[in-house]
Amino acid sequence: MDQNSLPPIQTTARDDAVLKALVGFVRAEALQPGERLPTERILAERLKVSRNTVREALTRWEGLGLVERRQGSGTYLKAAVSPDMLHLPLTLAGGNDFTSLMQTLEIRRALEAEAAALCAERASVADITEIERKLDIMEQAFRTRDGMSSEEDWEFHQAIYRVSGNPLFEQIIAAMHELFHRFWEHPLGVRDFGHASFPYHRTIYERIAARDPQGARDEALKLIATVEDDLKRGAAKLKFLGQT
Amino acid sequence: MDQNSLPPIQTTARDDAVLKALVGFVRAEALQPGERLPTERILAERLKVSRNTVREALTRWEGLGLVERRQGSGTYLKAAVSPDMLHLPLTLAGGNDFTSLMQTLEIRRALEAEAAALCAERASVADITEIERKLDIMEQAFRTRDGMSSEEDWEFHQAIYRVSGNPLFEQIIAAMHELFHRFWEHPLGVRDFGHASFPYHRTIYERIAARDPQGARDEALKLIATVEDDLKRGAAKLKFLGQT
DNA sequence: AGTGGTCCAATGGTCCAACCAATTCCTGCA
DNA sequence: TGCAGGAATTGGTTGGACCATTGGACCACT
Repeated sequence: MDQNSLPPIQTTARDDAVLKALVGFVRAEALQPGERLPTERILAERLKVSRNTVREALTRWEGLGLVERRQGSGTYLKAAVSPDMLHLPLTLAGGNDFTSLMQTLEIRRALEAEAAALCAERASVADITEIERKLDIMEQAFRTRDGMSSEEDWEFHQAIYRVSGNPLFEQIIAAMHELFHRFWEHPLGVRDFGHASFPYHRTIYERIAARDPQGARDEALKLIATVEDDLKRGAAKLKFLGQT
Repeated sequence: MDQNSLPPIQTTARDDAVLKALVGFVRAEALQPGERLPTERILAERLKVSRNTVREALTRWEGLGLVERRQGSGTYLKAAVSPDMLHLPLTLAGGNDFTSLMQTLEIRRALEAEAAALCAERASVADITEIERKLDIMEQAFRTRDGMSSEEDWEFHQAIYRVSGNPLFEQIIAAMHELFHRFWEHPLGVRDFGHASFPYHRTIYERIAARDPQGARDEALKLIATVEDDLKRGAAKLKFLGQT
């Protein structure tokens, strides 16, 4: 007898049900990020559940960054929601800053190379001109502000992820990017961080424009390698100064 | 005047305080993953807070995958905790159609290849014997149950991710894996799904044992390619039957 | 008109005391 | 000895209460 054909009935799934109802509500009302959703008391009354149950559900959403709660004001939507969302709680444990950053770079190396290759395969002519435009903006910013072009740099990469045709690349790498910057903001660190990666942006673009997936992949790998080198230099410097 | 020099003050942080206390408790008691931590009622009494507050804190941990709650049994630790943990809740807007599955495979292809290469670089002798053990278990299960070895197959791959030394590989690929299976479990689909990937498990192992990163990467790519082929065959079949 | 002060209703945060539901364990019967 | 059945335990839910913060309305004074 196949036990799997008898899934356990769902007697208790209150807070999950609340979340599903909330997804429905957000979609029905076409709520945009930033808008306020009903108060906990109203939700509890409408859904015929206790306010505590509503709060547990909202706590889960808050933990996922989907929602923000402000006491005295209300609960606000922070991101778009859809019925079939995949929640991926990444926990980077155990380590000092350096190993954590290297781990994010290992992920980014794999994805960046793949995205560049896919981009070279699939880019239309319009896509290529768009990427070139971002590249020009970045290069100009780099020259005028002497290396401080992180914003324009990031936009160039994002354009590549978008052209790759797979939104997962942008979402995952964006998470890595944020995690990386959360550490790198503080003043300590090598001064000309990122300088070495500069020339590879153009070579990546050239390989994409030439519809050369393998070449684009190789150039992307070189770019990440320069970032890893910078990171190692920064770590060595910190170690030398006796810091953690 | 610099407005940024006046960050908002922090007045209340009850549940955050509870979580910090819990981190301290877990470390003080040296709790290992799988062990049970105190009941909500005891925690509430010891920490001099309401049980609701304890529940909100535990709900957050549960959302992060750090803890698992079993009604009637207790709350169990699921992963190691440390004071300096970085949580990055990533929510992917994934659909359940063919293109979404292909997109998860593109991510998995990139990460699987990188993980296999890193594994080949860093595996110790003990690591290699452990991977070989998982491989033997999987191959035996495959033969005796005629292809139904998804559980053992997955454990083989997980062993590789672990040896790669970067926990992010396992976390991200596990999410892709879950998303994939959430769709593939139901009966429709090609019957011998996964058969074609079977021989490449051993070739991957052989390249890892030979400390050949590039070879391991190539074999991993071949394995994913067979899965992509299976998926395309399944999609064509569904299309032929007039389904979505 | 603008500035600051006071008040008040709305809202999230916390607390309490129950009861429900699933699990675990142990007792007593066969 | 084995096992059926009933506590005891534990997370899940409820309803009600109060606190802390917010933001707007209103007002007095400049």
